[in-house]
Amino acid sequence: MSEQGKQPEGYCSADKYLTLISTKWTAHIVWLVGQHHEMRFGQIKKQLALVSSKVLSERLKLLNQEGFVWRRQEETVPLSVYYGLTPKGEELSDIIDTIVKKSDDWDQYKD
Amino acid sequence: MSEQGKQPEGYCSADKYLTLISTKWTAHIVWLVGQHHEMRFGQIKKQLALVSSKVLSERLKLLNQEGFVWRRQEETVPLSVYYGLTPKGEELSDIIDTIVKKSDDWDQYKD
DNA sequence: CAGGATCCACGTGGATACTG
DNA sequence: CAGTATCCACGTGGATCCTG
Repeated sequence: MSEQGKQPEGYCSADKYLTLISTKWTAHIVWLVGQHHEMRFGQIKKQLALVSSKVLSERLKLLNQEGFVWRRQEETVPLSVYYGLTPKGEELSDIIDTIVKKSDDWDQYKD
Repeated sequence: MSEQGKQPEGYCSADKYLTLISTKWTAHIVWLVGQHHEMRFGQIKKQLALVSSKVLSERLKLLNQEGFVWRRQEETVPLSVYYGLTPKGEELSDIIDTIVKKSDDWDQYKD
């Protein structure tokens, strides 16, 4: 931050989060999960049809590591896994929701 | 949107914008330009050292097409090109700035 | 059902050179 | 200076198969 940015990039913790939401699908996931109280893996996958299991699980793991998403596993047979947002995740989801809510306005803009 | 989301993805205009900020570097660029009144190409590139000219010009073109960024070219020798945010761009930049401002708090979270 | 493992195709983006 | 064009390496992600 400072002045003109001495360090080229990765200069502040903000960069970490900007990069996080710039990672394909993370914004979608955080927003989607935020619209529900909790969601199962398959449920998320169904809504984001274009995401493969591999990528979805990678993203959920990343978001979990970064503290935006919690994970609860129930030892049923077959297995049930639930995901939801931590307080931190809800804050991010709310921010993303601002974009979602603005989108209709933005589409009206002539420029 | 609706209920459980009939359309898998691309279901609403919001998706376009979520995808936009999920595109590598766009969030950084919009935020950075928003911190200044206007910036020259080389100036932006200097701050985002890891971005190549190719990608930077692609992203600026994209953001311009989507109406978030304006472009002004002055016919000096050598050429001078300035970029800045449209009202729409400023709104987006402000949203992204919320993330930047939250980042320090988020780093404190223990989870 | 939830997701790890593998293999590989494809597209994104980097390096370089060049132009108005 | 502000890009564009080309060529190509590399990594991301898709498809498939498999397991707790």
